[in-house]
Amino acid sequence: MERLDIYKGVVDEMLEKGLAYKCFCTQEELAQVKETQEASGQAPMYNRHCLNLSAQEVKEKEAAGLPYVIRVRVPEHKVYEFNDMIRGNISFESKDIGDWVIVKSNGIPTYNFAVVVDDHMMDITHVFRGEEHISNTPKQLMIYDMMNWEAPTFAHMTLIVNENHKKLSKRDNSIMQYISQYDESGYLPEAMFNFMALLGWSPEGEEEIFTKDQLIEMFDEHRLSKSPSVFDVEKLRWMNGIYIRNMDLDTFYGHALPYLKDAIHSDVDLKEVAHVIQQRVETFSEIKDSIDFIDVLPDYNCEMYLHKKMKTTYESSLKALEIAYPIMENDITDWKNQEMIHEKLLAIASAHEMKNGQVLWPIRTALSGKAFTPGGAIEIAYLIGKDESLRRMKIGMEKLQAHIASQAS
RNA sequence: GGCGCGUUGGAGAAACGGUUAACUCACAUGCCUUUCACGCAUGCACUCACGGGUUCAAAUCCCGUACGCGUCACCA
Repeated sequence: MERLDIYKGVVDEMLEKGLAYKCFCTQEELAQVKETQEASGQAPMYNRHCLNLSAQEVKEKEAAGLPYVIRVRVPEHKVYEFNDMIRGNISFESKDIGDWVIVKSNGIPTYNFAVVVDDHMMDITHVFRGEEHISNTPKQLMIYDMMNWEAPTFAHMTLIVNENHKKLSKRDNSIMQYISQYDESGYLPEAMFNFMALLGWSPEGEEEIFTKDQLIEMFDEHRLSKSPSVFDVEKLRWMNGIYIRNMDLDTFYGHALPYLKDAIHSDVDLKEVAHVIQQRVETFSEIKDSIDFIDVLPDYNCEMYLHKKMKTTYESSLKALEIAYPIMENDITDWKNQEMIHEKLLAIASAHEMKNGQVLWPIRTALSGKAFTPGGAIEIAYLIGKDESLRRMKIGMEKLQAHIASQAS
Protein backbone atom coordinates (compact mmCIF):
# COMPACT_ATOMS: atom_id res chain seq x y z
CA MET A 1 0.00 0.00 0.00
CA GLU A 2 1.64 3.18 -1.14
CA ARG A 3 -0.35 5.29 1.25
CA LEU A 4 1.33 3.53 4.13
CA ASP A 5 4.70 4.49 2.70
CA ILE A 6 3.69 8.12 2.71
CA TYR A 7 2.72 7.94 6.37
CA LYS A 8 5.92 6.15 7.16
CA GLY A 9 7.94 8.88 5.55
CA VAL A 10 6.27 11.49 7.70
CA VAL A 11 6.65 9.40 10.83
CA ASP A 12 10.34 8.78 10.19
CA GLU A 13 10.88 12.47 9.76
CA MET A 14 9.15 13.18 13.05
CA LEU A 15 11.15 10.49 14.78
CA GLU A 16 14.40 11.91 13.49
CA LYS A 17 13.55 15.41 14.57
CA GLY A 18 12.57 14.19 18.00
CA LEU A 19 8.97 15.25 17.46
CA ALA A 20 7.79 11.73 18.11
CA TYR A 21 9.07 8.71 19.99
CA LYS A 22 8.56 5.02 20.42
CA CYS A 23 6.60 3.77 23.38
CA PHE A 24 6.85 0.23 24.70
CA CYS A 25 4.34 0.53 27.49
CA THR A 26 1.87 -2.32 27.67
CA GLN A 27 -1.86 -1.95 27.81
CA GLU A 28 -1.78 -3.04 31.43
CA GLU A 29 0.76 -0.43 32.40
CA LEU A 30 -1.23 2.23 30.63
CA ALA A 31 -4.42 1.17 32.33
CA GLN A 32 -2.62 1.24 35.65
CA VAL A 33 -1.39 4.77 35.13
CA LYS A 34 -4.79 5.92 34.03
CA GLU A 35 -6.39 4.41 37.08
CA THR A 36 -4.12 6.07 39.57
CA GLN A 37 -4.49 9.37 37.80
CA GLU A 38 -8.23 9.17 37.89
CA ALA A 39 -8.16 8.08 41.50
CA SER A 40 -6.27 11.20 42.43
CA GLY A 41 -8.61 13.35 40.45
CA GLN A 42 -6.23 14.09 37.62
CA ALA A 43 -7.02 14.08 33.96
CA PRO A 44 -5.92 10.79 32.43
CA MET A 45 -2.91 11.42 30.27
CA TYR A 46 0.13 9.43 29.17
CA ASN A 47 2.88 9.82 31.75
CA ARG A 48 5.71 9.98 29.21
CA HIS A 49 7.38 6.95 30.68
CA CYS A 50 9.03 5.97 27.40
CA LEU A 51 10.10 9.48 26.52
CA ASN A 52 12.82 9.04 29.09
CA LEU A 53 14.15 5.86 27.59
CA SER A 54 17.74 6.14 26.45
CA ALA A 55 18.66 5.36 22.88
CA GLN A 56 20.31 2.26 24.19
CA GLU A 57 17.19 1.06 25.98
CA VAL A 58 15.08 1.63 22.92
CA LYS A 59 17.49 -0.34 20.84
CA GLU A 60 17.42 -3.24 23.28
CA LYS A 61 13.68 -3.40 23.51
CA GLU A 62 13.38 -3.27 19.77
CA ALA A 63 15.93 -6.03 19.39
CA ALA A 64 13.97 -8.08 21.88
CA GLY A 65 11.02 -7.79 19.54
CA LEU A 66 8.81 -5.89 21.95
CA PRO A 67 5.80 -4.26 20.30
CA TYR A 68 5.64 -0.49 20.38
CA VAL A 69 3.53 2.44 19.31
CA ILE A 70 4.72 5.82 18.18
CA ARG A 71 3.61 8.88 20.08
CA VAL A 72 3.92 12.58 19.29
CA ARG A 73 5.88 14.56 21.75
CA VAL A 74 3.42 17.31 22.53
CA PRO A 75 5.19 20.66 22.90
CA GLU A 76 4.94 22.48 26.17
CA HIS A 77 3.48 25.92 26.72
CA LYS A 78 1.94 26.09 23.35
CA VAL A 79 -1.51 27.33 22.44
CA TYR A 80 -3.31 25.85 19.49
CA GLU A 81 -5.81 28.28 18.17
CA PHE A 82 -7.98 28.28 15.12
CA ASN A 83 -10.75 30.32 13.66
CA ASP A 84 -13.74 28.09 13.21
CA MET A 85 -15.97 29.20 10.35
CA ILE A 86 -19.01 28.59 12.47
CA ARG A 87 -17.87 29.23 16.02
CA GLY A 88 -15.13 31.78 15.73
CA ASN A 89 -11.95 31.52 17.72
CA ILE A 90 -11.31 28.37 19.67
CA SER A 91 -8.11 27.62 21.48
CA PHE A 92 -6.54 24.80 23.43
CA GLU A 93 -3.45 24.65 25.58
CA SER A 94 -0.93 21.95 24.84
CA LYS A 95 -0.61 21.08 28.51
CA ASP A 96 -4.09 19.56 28.35
CA ILE A 97 -3.11 17.18 25.62
CA GLY A 98 -1.26 13.95 26.35
CA ASP A 99 1.33 12.44 24.04
CA TRP A 100 -1.04 10.67 21.73
CA VAL A 101 -0.45 7.72 19.49
CA ILE A 102 0.14 8.36 15.82
CA VAL A 103 1.10 4.82 14.82
CA LYS A 104 -0.39 1.74 16.37
CA SER A 105 1.69 -1.32 17.25
CA ASN A 106 0.45 -3.01 14.09
CA GLY A 107 2.02 -0.23 12.07
CA ILE A 108 -1.25 1.42 11.06
CA PRO A 109 -1.46 5.14 11.65
CA THR A 110 -4.27 6.48 13.79
CA TYR A 111 -7.10 8.58 12.46
CA ASN A 112 -5.99 11.90 13.86
CA PHE A 113 -2.61 11.50 12.27
CA ALA A 114 -3.71 9.98 8.99
CA VAL A 115 -6.32 12.63 8.19
CA VAL A 116 -3.75 15.33 8.47
CA VAL A 117 -1.40 13.61 6.05
CA ASP A 118 -4.28 12.78 3.72
CA ASP A 119 -5.73 16.25 3.77
CA HIS A 120 -2.36 17.80 3.16
CA MET A 121 -1.62 15.48 0.27
CA MET A 122 -4.96 16.26 -1.27
CA ASP A 123 -4.58 19.99 -0.79
CA ILE A 124 -7.73 20.20 1.25
CA THR A 125 -8.61 23.80 2.01
CA HIS A 126 -11.75 23.45 4.11
CA VAL A 127 -12.72 20.80 6.59
CA PHE A 128 -16.42 20.56 7.48
CA ARG A 129 -17.15 17.99 10.13
CA GLY A 130 -19.18 17.30 13.20
CA GLU A 131 -18.85 19.17 16.43
CA GLU A 132 -17.51 16.08 18.18
CA HIS A 133 -14.25 16.70 16.36
CA ILE A 134 -13.58 20.04 17.95
CA SER A 135 -11.35 18.53 20.58
CA ASN A 136 -9.44 16.54 17.96
CA THR A 137 -8.52 19.71 16.17
CA PRO A 138 -5.55 20.77 18.34
CA LYS A 139 -3.98 17.35 17.83
CA GLN A 140 -4.25 17.72 14.12
CA LEU A 141 -3.11 21.29 14.26
CA MET A 142 0.11 20.27 15.98
CA ILE A 143 0.97 17.89 13.16
CA TYR A 144 0.43 20.63 10.60
CA ASP A 145 2.60 22.84 12.72
CA MET A 146 5.40 20.30 13.19
CA MET A 147 5.51 19.46 9.53
CA ASN A 148 5.26 23.08 8.57
CA TRP A 149 2.18 22.48 6.53
CA GLU A 150 -0.56 24.97 6.08
CA ALA A 151 -3.64 23.96 8.04
CA PRO A 152 -7.03 24.06 6.37
CA THR A 153 -9.93 26.17 7.54
CA PHE A 154 -12.16 24.26 9.94
CA ALA A 155 -15.90 24.40 10.32
CA HIS A 156 -17.54 22.37 13.05
CA MET A 157 -21.14 21.67 12.40
CA THR A 158 -23.88 20.94 14.81
CA LEU A 159 -24.55 17.49 16.08
CA ILE A 160 -27.80 15.83 15.14
CA VAL A 161 -29.30 14.34 18.25
CA ASN A 162 -32.24 12.13 19.14
CA GLU A 163 -35.28 13.27 21.07
CA ASN A 164 -33.35 12.76 24.31
CA HIS A 165 -30.74 15.18 23.03
CA LYS A 166 -28.10 12.49 22.74
CA LYS A 167 -25.77 12.18 19.81
CA LEU A 168 -27.14 9.67 17.33
CA SER A 169 -25.36 6.42 17.89
CA LYS A 170 -25.37 3.17 16.01
CA ARG A 171 -26.59 1.40 19.09
CA ASP A 172 -29.50 3.76 19.59
CA ASN A 173 -32.64 1.77 18.94
CA SER A 174 -35.04 4.63 19.48
CA ILE A 175 -34.41 6.01 16.04
CA MET A 176 -33.55 4.61 12.65
CA GLN A 177 -29.89 5.06 11.83
CA TYR A 178 -29.40 3.96 8.28
CA ILE A 179 -30.54 5.46 5.04
CA SER A 180 -31.56 2.02 3.87
CA GLN A 181 -34.03 1.79 6.73
CA TYR A 182 -35.66 5.02 5.66
CA ASP A 183 -35.75 3.76 2.13
CA GLU A 184 -37.47 0.58 3.25
CA SER A 185 -39.92 2.54 5.34
CA GLY A 186 -41.07 4.44 2.33
CA TYR A 187 -39.21 7.72 2.57
CA LEU A 188 -38.12 9.45 -0.60
CA PRO A 189 -34.44 10.32 -1.08
CA GLU A 190 -35.38 13.85 -2.14
CA ALA A 191 -37.34 14.37 1.05
CA MET A 192 -34.52 12.99 3.17
CA PHE A 193 -32.05 15.31 1.51
CA ASN A 194 -34.30 18.30 1.94
CA PHE A 195 -35.04 17.47 5.54
CA MET A 196 -31.47 16.86 6.55
CA ALA A 197 -30.30 20.04 4.89
CA LEU A 198 -32.53 21.87 7.33
CA LEU A 199 -30.89 20.31 10.35
CA GLY A 200 -28.25 22.67 11.63
CA TRP A 201 -28.84 25.08 8.82
CA SER A 202 -31.68 27.34 7.87
CA PRO A 203 -32.75 29.00 4.65
CA GLU A 204 -33.49 32.66 4.51
CA GLY A 205 -37.17 32.96 3.66
CA GLU A 206 -40.32 31.22 4.74
CA GLU A 207 -40.17 28.33 2.34
CA GLU A 208 -38.62 25.05 3.44
CA ILE A 209 -39.24 22.78 0.50
CA PHE A 210 -36.30 22.84 -1.88
CA THR A 211 -34.74 20.65 -4.52
CA LYS A 212 -31.20 19.49 -4.13
CA ASP A 213 -30.04 21.96 -6.76
CA GLN A 214 -31.79 24.84 -5.06
CA LEU A 215 -30.28 23.87 -1.75
CA ILE A 216 -26.81 23.74 -3.23
CA GLU A 217 -27.38 27.05 -4.93
CA MET A 218 -28.57 28.82 -1.81
CA PHE A 219 -26.21 27.23 0.69
CA ASP A 220 -24.52 29.82 2.84
CA GLU A 221 -22.14 28.77 5.58
CA HIS A 222 -23.08 31.81 7.60
CA ARG A 223 -26.47 30.32 8.22
CA LEU A 224 -25.10 27.20 9.85
CA SER A 225 -26.21 27.01 13.45
CA LYS A 226 -24.21 26.25 16.54
CA SER A 227 -26.55 24.30 18.73
CA PRO A 228 -27.45 20.65 18.24
CA SER A 229 -30.65 19.87 16.41
CA VAL A 230 -33.11 17.15 17.18
CA PHE A 231 -33.98 14.75 14.40
CA ASP A 232 -37.73 15.21 14.29
CA VAL A 233 -39.30 12.25 12.55
CA GLU A 234 -42.71 13.96 12.59
CA LYS A 235 -41.43 16.73 10.42
CA LEU A 236 -39.69 14.28 8.14
CA ARG A 237 -43.00 12.49 7.66
CA TRP A 238 -44.72 15.74 6.82
CA MET A 239 -42.06 16.63 4.32
CA ASN A 240 -42.15 13.21 2.75
CA GLY A 241 -45.91 13.69 2.38
CA ILE A 242 -45.33 16.95 0.56
CA TYR A 243 -43.01 15.22 -1.88
CA ILE A 244 -45.51 12.44 -2.40
CA ARG A 245 -48.33 14.84 -3.08
CA ASN A 246 -46.25 16.82 -5.48
CA MET A 247 -45.56 13.84 -7.71
CA ASP A 248 -47.60 13.35 -10.83
CA LEU A 249 -49.87 10.34 -10.76
CA ASP A 250 -47.73 8.12 -12.94
CA THR A 251 -44.64 8.72 -10.87
CA PHE A 252 -46.52 8.07 -7.68
CA TYR A 253 -48.07 4.98 -9.16
CA GLY A 254 -44.64 3.69 -10.10
CA HIS A 255 -43.35 4.15 -6.58
CA ALA A 256 -46.46 2.80 -4.93
CA LEU A 257 -46.97 -0.25 -7.10
CA PRO A 258 -44.94 -2.72 -5.03
CA TYR A 259 -46.78 -1.64 -1.91
CA LEU A 260 -50.14 -1.83 -3.66
CA LYS A 261 -49.45 -5.31 -4.93
CA ASP A 262 -48.43 -6.35 -1.49
CA ALA A 263 -51.72 -5.16 -0.01
CA ILE A 264 -54.17 -6.04 -2.75
CA HIS A 265 -54.54 -9.35 -4.51
CA SER A 266 -58.05 -9.03 -5.86
CA ASP A 267 -58.78 -7.62 -9.26
CA VAL A 268 -59.05 -3.87 -8.78
CA ASP A 269 -57.85 -0.85 -10.65
CA LEU A 270 -54.56 -0.25 -8.85
CA LYS A 271 -53.97 3.01 -10.58
CA GLU A 272 -57.25 4.32 -9.28
CA VAL A 273 -56.27 3.16 -5.82
CA ALA A 274 -53.05 5.06 -6.22
CA HIS A 275 -54.98 8.12 -7.26
CA VAL A 276 -57.18 7.91 -4.20
CA ILE A 277 -54.41 7.45 -1.67
CA GLN A 278 -51.81 9.83 -3.02
CA GLN A 279 -53.16 12.78 -1.10
CA ARG A 280 -53.55 10.82 2.09
CA VAL A 281 -50.32 9.07 2.69
CA GLU A 282 -47.05 10.41 4.08
CA THR A 283 -44.85 7.36 3.58
CA PHE A 284 -45.24 4.43 1.26
CA SER A 285 -45.15 1.91 4.02
CA GLU A 286 -48.44 3.13 5.43
CA ILE A 287 -50.23 2.29 2.20
CA LYS A 288 -50.85 -1.27 3.17
CA ASP A 289 -52.82 -0.57 6.32
CA SER A 290 -54.89 2.10 4.71
CA ILE A 291 -56.24 -0.08 1.94
CA ASP A 292 -56.35 -3.53 3.48
CA PHE A 293 -60.15 -3.42 3.48
CA ILE A 294 -60.24 -3.66 -0.28
CA ASP A 295 -59.23 -7.30 -0.24
CA VAL A 296 -61.20 -8.40 2.77
CA LEU A 297 -64.03 -6.77 4.61
CA PRO A 298 -62.98 -6.55 8.24
CA ASP A 299 -65.34 -7.61 10.96
CA TYR A 300 -66.72 -4.39 12.30
CA ASN A 301 -68.97 -3.07 15.03
CA CYS A 302 -72.37 -1.62 14.25
CA GLU A 303 -71.64 1.51 16.18
CA MET A 304 -69.57 2.57 13.28
CA TYR A 305 -72.77 3.47 11.51
CA LEU A 306 -73.41 6.17 14.03
CA HIS A 307 -71.98 9.52 13.12
CA LYS A 308 -72.98 12.60 15.01
CA LYS A 309 -72.12 15.12 12.39
CA MET A 310 -73.76 13.08 9.66
CA LYS A 311 -76.83 12.68 11.85
CA THR A 312 -77.09 8.97 11.27
CA THR A 313 -78.83 6.39 13.42
CA TYR A 314 -79.04 2.63 13.14
CA GLU A 315 -82.46 3.02 11.60
CA SER A 316 -81.54 5.70 9.12
CA SER A 317 -78.47 3.74 8.13
CA LEU A 318 -80.46 0.62 7.50
CA LYS A 319 -82.95 2.59 5.53
CA ALA A 320 -80.24 4.12 3.40
CA LEU A 321 -78.73 0.75 2.65
CA GLU A 322 -82.09 -0.74 1.81
CA ILE A 323 -82.88 2.02 -0.61
CA ALA A 324 -79.44 1.96 -2.15
CA TYR A 325 -79.21 -1.77 -2.63
CA PRO A 326 -81.67 -2.16 -5.51
CA ILE A 327 -80.34 0.97 -7.12
CA MET A 328 -76.88 -0.43 -7.05
CA GLU A 329 -78.15 -3.73 -8.32
CA ASN A 330 -80.25 -2.42 -11.17
CA ASP A 331 -79.86 1.28 -11.89
CA ILE A 332 -76.12 1.46 -11.94
CA THR A 333 -75.51 -0.30 -15.17
CA ASP A 334 -71.93 0.65 -15.75
CA TRP A 335 -69.66 0.13 -12.75
CA LYS A 336 -66.67 1.27 -14.71
CA ASN A 337 -68.26 4.67 -14.79
CA GLN A 338 -67.61 6.49 -11.56
CA GLU A 339 -69.71 9.40 -12.72
CA MET A 340 -72.72 7.18 -12.94
CA ILE A 341 -72.22 5.74 -9.49
CA HIS A 342 -71.88 9.23 -8.15
CA GLU A 343 -75.00 10.42 -9.86
CA LYS A 344 -77.22 7.53 -8.85
CA LEU A 345 -76.19 7.46 -5.24
CA LEU A 346 -76.55 11.18 -4.75
CA ALA A 347 -79.96 11.01 -6.34
CA ILE A 348 -81.08 8.91 -3.41
CA ALA A 349 -80.45 11.67 -0.96
CA SER A 350 -82.47 14.27 -2.79
CA ALA A 351 -85.28 11.84 -3.59
CA HIS A 352 -85.73 10.90 0.02
CA GLU A 353 -84.98 14.22 1.61
CA MET A 354 -81.89 12.96 3.29
CA LYS A 355 -78.54 14.62 3.61
CA ASN A 356 -75.80 13.32 1.40
CA GLY A 357 -73.96 12.12 4.46
CA GLN A 358 -76.89 10.15 5.74
CA VAL A 359 -76.82 8.07 2.60
CA LEU A 360 -73.17 7.94 1.81
CA TRP A 361 -71.77 7.42 5.28
CA PRO A 362 -73.60 4.13 5.85
CA ILE A 363 -72.70 2.91 2.40
CA ARG A 364 -69.07 3.75 2.91
CA THR A 365 -69.13 1.98 6.22
CA ALA A 366 -70.79 -1.10 4.81
CA LEU A 367 -68.38 -1.25 1.91
CA SER A 368 -65.24 -0.77 3.95
CA GLY A 369 -65.96 -1.86 7.50
CA LYS A 370 -63.59 0.85 8.67
CA ALA A 371 -64.06 4.14 10.42
CA PHE A 372 -61.62 5.96 8.20
CA THR A 373 -60.87 5.21 4.62
CA PRO A 374 -59.11 6.88 1.79
CA GLY A 375 -61.90 7.88 -0.53
CA GLY A 376 -65.62 7.84 0.13
CA ALA A 377 -68.52 5.54 -0.74
CA ILE A 378 -68.38 6.25 -4.44
CA GLU A 379 -64.69 5.62 -4.90
CA ILE A 380 -64.81 2.45 -2.88
CA ALA A 381 -67.83 1.12 -4.73
CA TYR A 382 -66.06 1.81 -7.97
CA LEU A 383 -62.92 0.05 -6.78
CA ILE A 384 -64.38 -3.14 -5.43
CA GLY A 385 -67.03 -3.47 -8.13
CA LYS A 386 -70.63 -4.50 -8.28
CA ASP A 387 -70.62 -8.02 -6.92
CA GLU A 388 -68.43 -7.29 -3.95
CA SER A 389 -70.30 -4.08 -3.20
CA LEU A 390 -73.64 -5.83 -3.13
CA ARG A 391 -72.24 -8.61 -0.99
CA ARG A 392 -70.93 -6.14 1.56
CA MET A 393 -74.15 -4.13 1.48
CA LYS A 394 -76.02 -7.27 2.37
CA ILE A 395 -73.72 -7.96 5.29
CA GLY A 396 -74.24 -4.42 6.46
CA MET A 397 -77.99 -4.70 6.38
CA GLU A 398 -77.93 -7.98 8.25
CA LYS A 399 -75.71 -6.52 10.93
CA LEU A 400 -77.99 -3.52 11.33
CA GLN A 401 -81.14 -5.57 11.43
CA ALA A 402 -79.68 -7.85 14.05
CA HIS A 403 -78.53 -4.91 16.09
CA ILE A 404 -81.86 -3.09 15.94
CA ALA A 405 -83.69 -6.27 16.88
CA SER A 406 -81.46 -6.88 19.85
CA GLN A 407 -81.97 -3.32 21.02
CA ALA A 408 -85.74 -3.60 20.85
CA SER A 409 -85.93 -6.69 22.98
C1' G B 1 -12.48 15.38 36.94
C1' G B 2 -9.78 18.57 32.89
C1' C B 3 -10.72 20.85 28.43
C1' G B 4 -14.26 22.46 24.75
C1' C B 5 -18.97 23.79 22.72
C1' G B 6 -23.87 25.16 23.48
C1' U B 7 -28.67 27.26 25.98
C1' U B 8 -34.87 31.69 21.83
C1' G B 9 -42.09 27.94 22.27
C1' G B 10 -43.05 20.54 22.40
C1' A B 11 -39.31 20.21 17.57
C1' G B 12 -36.44 22.88 13.52
C1' A B 13 -35.34 28.06 13.75
C1' A B 14 -34.98 33.85 12.32
C1' A B 15 -33.24 38.12 14.63
C1' C B 16 -26.50 40.17 13.50
C1' G B 17 -28.27 47.17 19.87
C1' G B 18 -33.84 50.07 18.65
C1' U B 19 -41.39 48.20 15.85
C1' U B 20 -46.49 43.75 18.42
C1' A B 21 -39.61 37.99 19.09
C1' A B 22 -40.26 36.03 11.51
C1' C B 23 -41.19 31.38 9.38
C1' U B 24 -41.87 25.67 9.28
C1' C B 25 -43.48 21.10 11.89
C1' A B 26 -46.56 19.54 15.96
C1' C B 27 -50.91 20.86 18.74
C1' A B 28 -55.99 23.37 19.20
C1' U B 29 -60.29 25.54 16.94
C1' G B 30 -63.25 26.86 12.71
C1' C B 31 -64.38 26.54 7.37
C1' C B 32 -64.64 23.22 3.15
C1' U B 33 -66.42 18.20 2.56
C1' U B 34 -69.93 11.54 1.64
C1' U B 35 -65.52 9.57 6.40
C1' C B 36 -60.34 10.41 6.43
C1' A B 37 -56.84 13.32 4.12
C1' C B 38 -55.77 17.67 1.28
C1' G B 39 -56.68 22.90 1.23
C1' C B 40 -57.95 27.53 3.71
C1' A B 41 -58.36 30.59 8.24
C1' U B 42 -57.32 31.58 13.31
C1' G B 43 -54.86 30.59 17.97
C1' C B 44 -50.39 28.93 20.48
C1' A B 45 -43.04 32.50 23.70
C1' C B 46 -46.52 39.18 28.75
C1' U B 47 -40.69 36.51 26.61
C1' C B 48 -35.38 34.86 24.66
C1' A B 49 -31.60 29.32 31.11
C1' C B 50 -30.67 32.43 35.61
C1' G B 51 -28.08 36.68 38.16
C1' G B 52 -25.35 41.00 37.63
C1' G B 53 -23.21 44.87 34.49
C1' U B 54 -22.51 48.27 29.90
C1' U B 55 -26.15 51.51 27.17
C1' C B 56 -31.00 56.52 26.20
C1' A B 57 -32.11 51.35 24.44
C1' A B 58 -30.05 44.14 25.06
C1' A B 59 -32.67 37.92 23.01
C1' U B 60 -28.62 40.52 20.79
C1' C B 61 -22.30 43.28 24.08
C1' C B 62 -19.35 41.94 28.95
C1' C B 63 -18.86 38.98 33.60
C1' G B 64 -20.54 35.10 36.78
C1' U B 65 -23.78 30.84 37.94
C1' A B 66 -26.70 26.70 36.47
C1' C B 67 -27.88 23.09 33.15
C1' G B 68 -27.04 20.15 28.69
C1' C B 69 -23.90 17.97 25.36
C1' G B 70 -19.09 16.65 23.27
C1' U B 71 -14.16 14.90 24.03
C1' C B 72 -10.14 13.09 26.76
C1' A B 73 -8.53 5.16 22.98
C1' C B 74 -3.01 1.18 19.92
C1' C B 75 -12.00 3.86 16.91
C1' A B 76 -12.76 6.42 12.84
